[in-house]
Amino acid sequence: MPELPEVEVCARYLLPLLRGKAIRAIEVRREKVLKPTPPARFKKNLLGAKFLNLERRGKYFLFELRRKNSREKFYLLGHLGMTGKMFLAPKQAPLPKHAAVILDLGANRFIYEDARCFGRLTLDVSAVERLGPEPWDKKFTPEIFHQQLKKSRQPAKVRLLDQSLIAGVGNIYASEALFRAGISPRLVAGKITRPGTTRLLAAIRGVMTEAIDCGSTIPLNFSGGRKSGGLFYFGRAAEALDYYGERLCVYGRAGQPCVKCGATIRRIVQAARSTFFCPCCQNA
DNA sequence: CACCATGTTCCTTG
DNA sequence: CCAAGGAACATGGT
Repeated sequence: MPELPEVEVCARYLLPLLRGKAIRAIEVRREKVLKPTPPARFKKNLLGAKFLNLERRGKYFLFELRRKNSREKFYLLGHLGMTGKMFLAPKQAPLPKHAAVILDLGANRFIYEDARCFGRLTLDVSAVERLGPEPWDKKFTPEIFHQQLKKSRQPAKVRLLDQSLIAGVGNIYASEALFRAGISPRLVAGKITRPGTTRLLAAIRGVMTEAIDCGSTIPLNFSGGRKSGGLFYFGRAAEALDYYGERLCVYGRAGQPCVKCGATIRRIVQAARSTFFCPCCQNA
C-alpha cells in the first residue's frame, strides 16, 4: 500500500533496525528491480557497506550508506511500486515467494519482495531530482500551488498524481484529499479557485498526516503474516483493512453512502485509473 | 475467463 | 519544445 504515508511508516520502522548494520552478503533474485544499475555494480558497491540513515522523499526511500574504510557516503534508492514490501526478518525465517533482493545483515535479513516488480532498489538516485516539493514544505505555499495548477487543463485528480507538482500523492489520497476539500475530481486544475487551492493543500496535508499517525499505531510484526509471511500492514489481511480501509471516506466506496451527506459515492475512470467522489459534496 | 489493483516511464500525438 | 494521453511493465486476487 505504498503512497507517501505508507512509505513514511515503513521508513520509521526500518531506520532503527538498519542503522549501524553492515551488509555481509547480497542475493539478487530479480535483477530487473536494480535497473538501471548492473547487478555486478550493485553488489560491489553494497557489499560490506553500512547503513547510516534512511530518509523518505515522496514515495521513495533514500538509504544512506558508507563503505568500509571510507568516509564517503552514498545513497541507495528504494521504491515499492504497487506491490513492494521492505522489511527485516530473522535469518531462519522462510523467504517470501517473490523475494527480489535479500541483504544479509547478520542475525537478520533485509528483504525486498515485490510480486509485480514495479518497484526499485537501485544506485540510480536521479528520480528524486524530478520530484516536486514535499506536501509540508513551508516554501510550498497555496500561492505557489495555485500558480502551478493554473497552467494545466488536466482534471484536478489527474494533476495531483504528477509527482513533479507535489511529491507523494497517489491514487487513494488524491481522491481523499479532493473529497475533503470539496472539489470535483473532474474540475479542470486551472479552474480551481484560490480558496479552493488553500483548502486542497490543507486537505492533502491532513489526509497524509492522519494516515501516517494511523499507520504508526499499527503493530508491525512478521509472525502474524500468513501466506506472504510479511508485515500484515502491507498485506491484504483483514486486520490491515480494519485499520486502513475504514479511515477512507471515498476510495473504494462506490455505491455506498457519503459519510457527510448520504449521497451515493461514484466511481469514474480518469487517465485509466479509478477515481471515487461524492457528486453532492464535490460539485465545484 | 474478465476485470481490477497503492506507480512510473516511455512513446506518440496534437 | 511542451502538454496530455495511452500503452507497457508482471502478477495476483476476486
